[in-house]
Amino acid sequence: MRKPCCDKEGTNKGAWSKQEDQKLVDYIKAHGEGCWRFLPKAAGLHRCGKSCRLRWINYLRPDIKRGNFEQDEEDLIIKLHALLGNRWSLIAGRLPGRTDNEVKNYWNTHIKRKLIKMGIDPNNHKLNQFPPRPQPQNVSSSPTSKNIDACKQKVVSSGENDGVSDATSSLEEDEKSSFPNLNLDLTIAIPSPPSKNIVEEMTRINTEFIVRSKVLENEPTLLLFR
DNA sequence: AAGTTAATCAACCGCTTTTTC
DNA sequence: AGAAAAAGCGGTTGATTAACT
Repeated sequence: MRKPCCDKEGTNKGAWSKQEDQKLVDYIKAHGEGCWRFLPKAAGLHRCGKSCRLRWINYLRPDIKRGNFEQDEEDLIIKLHALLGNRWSLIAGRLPGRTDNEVKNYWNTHIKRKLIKMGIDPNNHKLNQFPPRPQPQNVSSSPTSKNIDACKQKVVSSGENDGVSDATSSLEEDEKSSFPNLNLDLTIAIPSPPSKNIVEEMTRINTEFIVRSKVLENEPTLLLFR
């Protein structure tokens, strides 16, 4: 029913050249974002609008923060993922200068593997039934590793690693005592003024958490927040 | 030095949601 | 109210680079 947006003959694909980048930047500087459908033609680019939007958002935007993720960013991603799941744009929205694509890639290539290594299921942040044996040497030198290890110990010792777990239960009452060094504000720096939609979405999610917390009151609590 | 494997990340694809008419 | 268009999102792919044998 609907035509694909990128089926035009002669549309470039693959990596962007410097010239293409420059054209896109120049055009957006002059005319602002939006109307991605018509932007390529107006900017003299042989790309589909979607591709232009992605290139701008993920790479060319001036406020993009490039380079390695800092430890507090990683902590925050783990926490937010536990709360929000794979909602990368929402998670990225709480990390100033980071894009959803970048956060998603970092999760899949670094954090996910790290959690698995620690015997934590990255999907639900629960301790697996048969976690890998701990390494004899001290492999957990980073603050995150320490926090998660401490977390694991707590879960194991309290015998709460079975059954259904959820991000929403017992979050507020436990997180402060469990992670004294963690940024609990769910922000690193003051984010750029949130749009109305983001505020509404976060409000909606918070409400959802509260409701779900009530339902799950008696169930074992999310590993990371115990 | 050459070949192979693993890791990384930019970009694409298809689907969903939102907006417009 | 509903259809079409546009925008947004998340999963996946593939090219490139690094590490290893």
